[in-house]
Amino acid sequence: MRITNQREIILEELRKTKSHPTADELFEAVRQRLPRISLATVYRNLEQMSDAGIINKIEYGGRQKRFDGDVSPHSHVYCVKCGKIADIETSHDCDLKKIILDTKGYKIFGERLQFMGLCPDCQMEKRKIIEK
Amino acid sequence: MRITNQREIILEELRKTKSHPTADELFEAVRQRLPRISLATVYRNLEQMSDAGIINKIEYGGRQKRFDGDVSPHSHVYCVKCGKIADIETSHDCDLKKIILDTKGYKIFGERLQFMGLCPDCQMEKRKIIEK
DNA sequence: ATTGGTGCAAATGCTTTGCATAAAG
DNA sequence: CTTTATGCAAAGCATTTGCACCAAT
Repeated sequence: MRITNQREIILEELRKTKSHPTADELFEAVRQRLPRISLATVYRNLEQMSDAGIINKIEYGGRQKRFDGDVSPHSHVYCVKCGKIADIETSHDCDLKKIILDTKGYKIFGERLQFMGLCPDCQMEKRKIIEK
Repeated sequence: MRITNQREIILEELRKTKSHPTADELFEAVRQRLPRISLATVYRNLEQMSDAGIINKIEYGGRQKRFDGDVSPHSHVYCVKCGKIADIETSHDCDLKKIILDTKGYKIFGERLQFMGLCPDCQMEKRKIIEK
């Protein structure tokens, strides 16, 4: 992954904000500094950087994905009406009840625990590929 | 919300499976019983029923949304490769560490806690509407 | 020099919508 | 009867991709 001007500025702008912007919001911010950048470049870079674990892709309710420059372990509160997202500090061994008390003024309807991983079938497939 | 044949069969088919199907997967299943149903009807009904809290909309990594006929409080493991989703029993006061040990054979990379609610701005807006 | 990245425009693909018709209450 | 739902086709919209050109290593 080469260090291009576009990539650096996209990352800078993403790290600068706590608003969990969408690709096009970030595009607008980056465009102030790189007027000739294209939206496709923003998408491509966000995809690559999230695959590389440099940034986080957040997929909640809305149609658009959101991005987060903060990759430290933390969780989010999502507004079901406007789609806004705020941070919540969490860790493996914290108590869910306590978290619910501290939700940045959000009125909470429900919570969901999401685990990301590989299902048994896909683990097997991976093994096959490695063994070849 | 009227009780139509389409709506009933969509709900039946969704409740019949634990596979967390996408709209088009459900469309295929429903089509076996109602050959003239349209995909738009499936989308419209899934949207309405999830708004009404009768079913759950699941929005993880893939491009397609998935649906769950089980609205009891539980969480999911999501396969980052094939998009398959499995259930995990969770409740407000359970220990995250314990859950991680029981993830249906999935190899877990990370977990995320998602809270759904209304942000302070949207709570205020709602109040305004009510007061009018 | 080579490989990966960019900009542009066009294509994709899931989802939503407009509209005339049909069914529910 | 009135209103809501349906089917179909068309539109929407976020995201992705093909391609020629450019820049990083």
